Amino acid sequence: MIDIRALREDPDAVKAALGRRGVDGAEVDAVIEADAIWRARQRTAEELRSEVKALSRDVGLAMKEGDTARADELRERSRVLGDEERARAAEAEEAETRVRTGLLYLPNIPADDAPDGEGEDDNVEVRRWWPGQDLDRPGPQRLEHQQVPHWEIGEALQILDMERGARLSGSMFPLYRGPGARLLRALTAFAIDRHSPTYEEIRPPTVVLTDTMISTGHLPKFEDDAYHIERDDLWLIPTAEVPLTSMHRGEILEENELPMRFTASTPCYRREAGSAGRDTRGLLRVHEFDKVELFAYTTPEGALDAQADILRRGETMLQELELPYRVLDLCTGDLGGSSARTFDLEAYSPGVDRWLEVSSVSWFRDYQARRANVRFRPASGGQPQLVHTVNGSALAWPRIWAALVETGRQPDGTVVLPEALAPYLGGELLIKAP
RNA sequence: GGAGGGAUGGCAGAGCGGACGAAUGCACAGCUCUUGAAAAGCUGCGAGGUGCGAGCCUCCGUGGGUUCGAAUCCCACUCCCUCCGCCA
Repeated sequence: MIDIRALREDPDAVKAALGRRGVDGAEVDAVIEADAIWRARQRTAEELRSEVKALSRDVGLAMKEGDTARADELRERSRVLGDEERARAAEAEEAETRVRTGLLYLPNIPADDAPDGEGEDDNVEVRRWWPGQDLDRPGPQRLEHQQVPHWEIGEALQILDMERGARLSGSMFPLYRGPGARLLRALTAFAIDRHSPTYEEIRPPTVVLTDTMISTGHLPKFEDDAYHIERDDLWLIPTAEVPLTSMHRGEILEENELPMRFTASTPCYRREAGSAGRDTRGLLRVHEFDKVELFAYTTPEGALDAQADILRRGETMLQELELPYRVLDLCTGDLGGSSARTFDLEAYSPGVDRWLEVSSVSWFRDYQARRANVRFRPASGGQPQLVHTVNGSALAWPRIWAALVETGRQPDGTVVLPEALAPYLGGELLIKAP
């Protein structure tokens, strides 16, 4: 969440900044008003509390001196004040809850450099790459034999079985088989090899507590997007960002430990409630998928470098996989709620003839750290301050799988995978029908 | 699932109804001494809220309760340890 102090000191600046992403000023005003009420009520309650404590001390003294009559009198006064104090405290708590809830629902303040815009059409393309770019190739190619969507290739080669996936779990739960399944495993091994040990490899739990989901901003606002296990009140993670951000929840780190970087391969679960009916064929949008994530806790000064490093790593992998891609600087209207600045990586896939989002590299400033209460003690001494969090996918496999299969399709219908994966596939880069 | 033990500051650990936000040690920071370092000595040292400020308030796993007053007593829950049962 954003800093309540910023809201108190310069509400207009906060409103203007949030207005860039379409937040109604009235929503901000409601929080400011509740905050003023809360503070006033809290003062009242605390003054009463202070009197109760003073009286209680005097009761103790009177007892020690054997002055029972005085003790009884003080006791009675304290009791009356105590009742009053409890009532006032309850009022203060009511206002506090309103402030807290309001803050949890407000999105992050966008970075100054984030481009203005209302939606995905306003995102700014900052870079485009394709194999052979240096050799004067004009752009990504789309050859005749590559114009087949991956679900048809997957069926023909028996490496993707959407029908049987649906039999088990419903639509949008893919089932990979044979070389298709092996390809996923190879991609994960390939990615972890590229980033570990610079990024420490983590295998976190993928079923988490409500607090863990709140820390990243996935709750309470986006409850409908997540799978919830009611019996145990646990949530299936939508991304490894969720457990990684909470790994050091409530801790004070040392500045010399930063940046603290992690990579994790996990399944990710998304209900995709807001996009029912879109991209229902193939792997473009699925409820369960595997993804390798890169994550960092940093100092405020180190955050942009950390973000640049994750973006560079994502790009390098796409180049190694020989997939054309572009980098988008997300506009304020398309930014995720917790993010201050996000760069998306989109790989081009010739079968469906689309740019597919395969990574989203975000800088959250201290928005998530405040929710998760992760701080660091500056090396120069002084009060602990909030860390910054940065993360990005490296990468999301279903869409990479789709792009690799569509890109690698040969005129004879077989698929040839990029050389970089050879060590992870036992040298077997050709996929053909069994 | 059953029985027992535990949870206190960065760490270890005392306190078990009355001035306790909490002894002590370690760690850490500053100073003294020293050519420098070590050792020794002195001083400081949890987090947060609120107030212009002196200050006041909150936090001893979490949530309730008892009491004039709770780290301390009671109840529930969570987590950790030991043992039994079950299980990949």
